[in-house]
Amino acid sequence: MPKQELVVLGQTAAPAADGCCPELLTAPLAEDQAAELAKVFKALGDPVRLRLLSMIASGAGGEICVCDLTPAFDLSQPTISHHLKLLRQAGLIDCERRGTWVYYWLLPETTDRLAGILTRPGRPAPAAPRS
Amino acid sequence: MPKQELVVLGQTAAPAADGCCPELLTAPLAEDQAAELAKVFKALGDPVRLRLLSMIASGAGGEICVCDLTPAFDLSQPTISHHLKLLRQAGLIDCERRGTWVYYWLLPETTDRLAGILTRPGRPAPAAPRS
DNA sequence: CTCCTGATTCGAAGTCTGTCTATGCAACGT
DNA sequence: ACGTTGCATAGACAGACTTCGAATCAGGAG
Repeated sequence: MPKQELVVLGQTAAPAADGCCPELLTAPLAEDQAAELAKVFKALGDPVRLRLLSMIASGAGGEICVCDLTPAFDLSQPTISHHLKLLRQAGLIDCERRGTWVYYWLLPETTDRLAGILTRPGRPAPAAPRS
Repeated sequence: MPKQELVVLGQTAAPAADGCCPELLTAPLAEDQAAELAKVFKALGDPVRLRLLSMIASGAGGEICVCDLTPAFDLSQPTISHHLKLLRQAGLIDCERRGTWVYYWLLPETTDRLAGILTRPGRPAPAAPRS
């Protein structure tokens, strides 16, 4: 059921491809790059999705079952499923069915990418949250 | 005309205040923190606003005049003004009137904050775009 | 095979967003 | 004082987003 991500941000591991890392803070963003980036940020622009992503990223073993996600919200199960789908289409998470349950995990390449885009060149390292 | 930011993210320079840095990737996000974070990400979730922010951040002298921003888009001047207002309310930029023209500049604390939130603890430093 | 549970998909309210035109306000020049 | 230019605000409207209940699909158990 995965295999439908939008493959945004061109996260193809190539160190410096052609249309490589969009530069948000140092050069004017091209129109198409802005459109792709906006999809990811829009996916993060909802409190429910942020909490979902947070729960997924901090889940034991790096993954979590939908059945553990749903009861944490005052929302119907289809609504949670919808938000998970949007996060998946943004390339932020992926999932796999294992028997009865579906497990989700974070795709760190995308968050790393965003962090890099939001980092000013002069900066040594943005203070990661103290674990 | 500034002075109406939402003061999101509690960017009060305190190194480790009480509800300090929300941990997106290492611990489940609290509801109110998720709501505040979502406002900022939502402001970034539009291609026009991303390009505006990019142009502002990369402007000569760290600032740029609205009159240089508006003609770069196929949008009406009030629409640009509207997007700038949203970016301002998200705490991403600020502005000042100097004579006839209004100048905007980036508030790096907010983007730094977001970069930190999106950075995994194990990570040394997200690759900042090569200047 | 049939039933039950977990999860996604579908269709339909209700609300929010992005955009426009029209208007208002501030600063400058004549 | 008056008109012009630059920018912000107000109101209106189409399209998108969020949410729900109902229906559907996938696995496991009896």
